[in-house]
Amino acid sequence: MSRIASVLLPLPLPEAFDYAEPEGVELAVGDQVAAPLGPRLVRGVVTALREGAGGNRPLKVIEERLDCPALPPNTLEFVQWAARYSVDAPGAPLAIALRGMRAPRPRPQRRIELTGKAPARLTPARERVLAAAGQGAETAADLARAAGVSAGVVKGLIDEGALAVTVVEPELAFPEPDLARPAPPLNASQAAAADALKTMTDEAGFCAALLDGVTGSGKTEVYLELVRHVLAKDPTAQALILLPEIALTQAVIARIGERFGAPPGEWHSDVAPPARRKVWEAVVAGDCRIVVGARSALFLPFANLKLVVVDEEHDASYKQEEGFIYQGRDLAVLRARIEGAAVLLASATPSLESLRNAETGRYRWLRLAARHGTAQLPDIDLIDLRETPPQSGRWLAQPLVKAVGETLARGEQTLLFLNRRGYAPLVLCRACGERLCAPDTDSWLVEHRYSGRLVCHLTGYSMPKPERCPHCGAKDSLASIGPGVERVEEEARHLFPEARIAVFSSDTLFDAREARRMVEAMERGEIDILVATQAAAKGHNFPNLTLVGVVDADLGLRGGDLRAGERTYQLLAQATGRAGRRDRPGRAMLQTYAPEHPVMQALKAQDRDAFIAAEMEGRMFAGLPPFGRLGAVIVSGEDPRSLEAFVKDMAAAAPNAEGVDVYGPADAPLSLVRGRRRKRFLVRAERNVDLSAYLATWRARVKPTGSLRVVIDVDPYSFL
DNA sequence: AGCACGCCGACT
DNA sequence: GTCGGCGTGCTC
Repeated sequence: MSRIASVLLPLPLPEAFDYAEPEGVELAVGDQVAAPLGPRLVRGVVTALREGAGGNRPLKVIEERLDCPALPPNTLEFVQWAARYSVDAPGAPLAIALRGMRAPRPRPQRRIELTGKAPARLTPARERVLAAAGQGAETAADLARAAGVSAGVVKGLIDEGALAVTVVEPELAFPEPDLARPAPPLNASQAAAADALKTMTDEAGFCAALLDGVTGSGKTEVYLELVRHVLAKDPTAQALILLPEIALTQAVIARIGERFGAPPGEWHSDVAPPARRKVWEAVVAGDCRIVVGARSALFLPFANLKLVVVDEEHDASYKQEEGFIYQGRDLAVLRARIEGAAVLLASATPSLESLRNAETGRYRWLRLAARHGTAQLPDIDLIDLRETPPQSGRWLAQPLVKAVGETLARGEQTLLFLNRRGYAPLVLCRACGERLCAPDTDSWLVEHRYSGRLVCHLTGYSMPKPERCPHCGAKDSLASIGPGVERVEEEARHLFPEARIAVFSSDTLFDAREARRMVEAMERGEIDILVATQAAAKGHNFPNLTLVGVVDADLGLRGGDLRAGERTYQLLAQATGRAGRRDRPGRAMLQTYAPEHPVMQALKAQDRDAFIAAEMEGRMFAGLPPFGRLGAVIVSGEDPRSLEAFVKDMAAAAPNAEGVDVYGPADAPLSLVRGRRRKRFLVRAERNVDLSAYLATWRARVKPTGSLRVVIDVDPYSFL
């Protein structure tokens, strides 16, 4: 009697494949195996085992069980649920879960130490090597480089016995966090929240809470205290702290490590493959009890996950938009449910989804009071650009220019905020009216003067700025339309030639180190005016910053995105929150063409609740999230005719279901990208409808042929 | 995702 | 006349 193993492969296949269990091997669910697939061998995970007599077709036999840890059952279950939720192949999330396994284990390193024995002849080169080796063990190559000699000199000293090679096995476990380490005392509001959370996690398995507190109220200390509590209660418990990718700086990770006297496991795009493997293996073995990571850390194979923290839970970067499309915040709740763990969502400006869950009692709602004496909220003025427009070709209106001048005169700092990279978002030919776009794409090319190039922010295409219009050939006819940060910087330099001005944007800063240097320069007061995109909107504390000018407060409100108001509110609340911390009063000025808009009025009145109430009412009226569900179906193809025909078939194949409306097909807002035309359907469903099941049924009814592709985005955030 | 099979342009 | 471009379709 032989057994059949279902093996899930990390490939976009619709289901697990069946294989025969090899002779003399007893497989178990979760085992990693090498399975033959066509002409090659692929890593896969056993999802089920059953007795079977071969069946109708002869099954291929699993090649071998791989010598690496099995995927824990909860992780496997999570992978399968995540695929179901996102209406994608289960192999897609499995590929993410196995990403830590691709690199080899960190290799044993040969380290070099002084033996104390003097070499027979001491040349200058040898002296330098011995001096450098005095710092302690290092690799041979490092030592030679540090001493400025060739590897041969080091080798000679080893041969003579002056240096010795030792092989150091890489440490695979993470040091145990010190849970008794003294922590900064919590204030009354923090302590009350922490106590409520501790009680909640003590009582229930799965439970969810929203920690809602303004910037500076000390959310981090509260959740770190909860981490401590959960880990102390169960000696094998693990905690996962999720952060938006841009917040995952060494400073934040170091702070968490500091709190527990040991560095946490780190999981984000900058972690090199061998280090990833180390984290992966430690997590699955239970040897790493605290992981700090970006959204993909949700797919790590935790042995005993007991707490998930989603910090800055409103942040749009939790939504993965490419490949396996998912909302990290929602999957964090799903993962916690499967693990019987607690999940804590934290934010100063929570998403409407989480606020709704808090209001209805699905999530425990904890609000933190502002700390005394720290954050003093700035006065917020709206500058009506209809009344005081900037001069033509300028972007700073007179009231803002005046305020910047006054701030400079007082020796204080200004942040000019514009969430737009580059110099100008559009280049237009005055002769023929052509708007310059990337080839086969209908999104505008953005002019960057730093690099002297025109760049497509959607596809990454770039070209030098041409002298002639590529369409009509006219010379010197190209006009730069609209402002980006580089152009605002140019204007600021023109207006305040004596001021020290810098630009903070992802194009002008090459890496995290450079960004950090600029933040430090700002902290030390070496910059008078910082022109910044949202890269600078969060996290930093500039004590001498007293004026925040928002160049285009309406930017996020254009474009008909359902979350535009919410996102604008969150971004502007964060940006204006930069001003006037510590003891100095701050001031924020928002340039707007729509001062009467509820977002602007709520910001001016600093009335979050009023804004939320207005936004909630609008969403409820329209049946949009969080009161209804949305799904997007994007169909793309190279040939417009076959795309048209397929989309028509799809429309006809849409299942009829109670409480579901299907809109479309319509041209996607960017209907041409890299030569592919795109059409989209939008599905709106009542909250009680299983939207994923609906979309899965629909997808199964049609099969795209040729170059046609169907992408399903449950709970879309981008409406491009 | 890879890898093979298959049908149309520039080469020894 | 072939070599090879990548477009299309499978893989238990």
